[in-house]
Amino acid sequence: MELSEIVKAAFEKAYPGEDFGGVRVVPATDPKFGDYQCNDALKFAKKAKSNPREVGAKVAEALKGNDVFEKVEIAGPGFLNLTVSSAWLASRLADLDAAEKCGIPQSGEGKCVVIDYSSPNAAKQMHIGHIRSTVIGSAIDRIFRSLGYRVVADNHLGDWGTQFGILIKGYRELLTQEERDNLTVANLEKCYVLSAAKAKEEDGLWKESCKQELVKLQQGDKDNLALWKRFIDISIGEFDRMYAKLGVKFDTYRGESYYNDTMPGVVKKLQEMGLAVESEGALVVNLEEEKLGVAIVRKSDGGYNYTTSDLACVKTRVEEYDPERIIYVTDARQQLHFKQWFSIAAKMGYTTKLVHVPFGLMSYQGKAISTREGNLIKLDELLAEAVKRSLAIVMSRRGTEGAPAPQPTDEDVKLAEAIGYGAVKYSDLSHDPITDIDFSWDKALALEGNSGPYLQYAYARVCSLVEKAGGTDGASPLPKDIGFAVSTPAEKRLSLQLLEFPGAVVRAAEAYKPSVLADYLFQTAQLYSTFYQSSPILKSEPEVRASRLRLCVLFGKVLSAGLGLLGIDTPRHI
RNA sequence: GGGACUGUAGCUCAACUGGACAGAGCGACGGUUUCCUAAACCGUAGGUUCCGGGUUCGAUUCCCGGCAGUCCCA
Repeated sequence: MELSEIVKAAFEKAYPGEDFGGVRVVPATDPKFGDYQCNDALKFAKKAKSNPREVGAKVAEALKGNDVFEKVEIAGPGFLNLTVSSAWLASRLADLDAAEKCGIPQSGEGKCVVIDYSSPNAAKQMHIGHIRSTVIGSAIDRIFRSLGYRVVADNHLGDWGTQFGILIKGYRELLTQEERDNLTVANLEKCYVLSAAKAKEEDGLWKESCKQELVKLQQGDKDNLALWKRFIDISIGEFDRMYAKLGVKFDTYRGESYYNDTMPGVVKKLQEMGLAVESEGALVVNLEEEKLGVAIVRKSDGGYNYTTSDLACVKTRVEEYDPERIIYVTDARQQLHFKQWFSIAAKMGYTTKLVHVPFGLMSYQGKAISTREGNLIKLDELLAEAVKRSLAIVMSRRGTEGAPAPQPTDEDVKLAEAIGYGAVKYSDLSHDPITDIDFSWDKALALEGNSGPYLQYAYARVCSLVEKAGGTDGASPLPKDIGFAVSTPAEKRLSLQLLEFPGAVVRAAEAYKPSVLADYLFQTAQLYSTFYQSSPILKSEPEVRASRLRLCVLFGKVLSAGLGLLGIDTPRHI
């Protein structure tokens, strides 16, 4: 039985007939208060027409004889401080150890969730500004999967729009034959920049010509369509190269173009429902009543915009997957846009829960990241630097003093990749998504302190310990019947913390914040390091040794599961 | 002009949704390797939680009013 249920029962026993719906038992804020605390005596004091300490005393009385608690105290204004018995703790640790998926509740079983993230624009290279949606989205994706949800990860590429007129015109007239034959995203990017510059010329000829190419594309011209398809394929190939490095996988790559045919029907429906009305040649939905302004669903030139394509997209997803919710991971600038079309979708009768997870803007040296500012650091470049820095440390640890530096092996490079990429991902995932980030190399590539490598290092030490004890592959060498016997304060703190893992995963999912999990893992690793430093393990007496080793194995299991949910690799040797 | 988000140690951030003395990392200073991986550990210094009210037994957290920064919309 959960602790909160036990304490709730005690409340009910002390005050029969009262409703104590929300009794919560939480980890103690300070070890000196015990292991857990319940603050609800303070809340229910009024209801019970009594003072909090008296309520606490009656509940404590009702808890007497319960073998879960070794000690129940009332402190301060009426806090209930609970100390659990070592037998209870040992059995809970054994439960966690035996549990599937480290005890993560399968609350999403039978439900589907669509997660829309990363979504870069085609024909452009990914840069540091793309890290956030990709890494945060991917972590939310993994977290929901771990809860048993069926997740459809969709990459809503920017693969349609005016830029393709500019690109097609530029491709035909500004690239060399060689560049056309060996088309890369870098070439496309260059082609776009050159063509867009020419489109700004005074006579407007180039611009007009770009527009015509776009119209031809939209009308299904065979040549332009083939070119467009080629641009998209090359772009996706390049994106996949980045995703492979980051360990990100999508189920579908449905860009904006996928919804072209659905949009007219959506607009028609909006008109039929009386939601969309003509205004200055455009078709708009008035949302003034909700103080959301006006949303354009068809421009005066007949073109559609994001609101329309998002509505078409939600229609398709609902019909195809019938998801319980759809999660959009995009930057915070789009908050108004999402509020607008969520509201329209609700009016159209969609009941699927639509969730916008906004993240803060990334800047560099205080300026927005853009081609114009010339501060666009490519994702590839960042990842290469991450590997370079980690490799330098890996190699410095390999070498013996005075000896010439050894050449890195393939293994060394793989390790440096795991560490470097882990550092990049963790530096983003460890903050609340909403905070703005001013990019700096040192912050993004932190290898010490509260960083990815700190956690990976803790894991490698556990593995090494287990191996020395005779285990393999991070699995315990111990027979299952050796129990947990928690004795020292450091062991106890770590043990209590490990029991919180499933709760941390649930909290991270409910808040759509991987940072909640990252924070939990860091705290856990800190407690482990303290324990590890202060308590001999392999050299202890057999019984203590076995119990401590078992705790280490459990920690390793939790840590690697948690890092896995963040998309961070856990090498066994560092 | 309207709106959203943010404001916590020198810097970067936490604080489990209202709990006890606001915690970490980095940086600074000092200590710990014949001992299970020092990418580690221990200690010291560092705070008017932007300001002012309000609600509450209790506010970094909720409400109102300011101020500052970032961003959206017009």
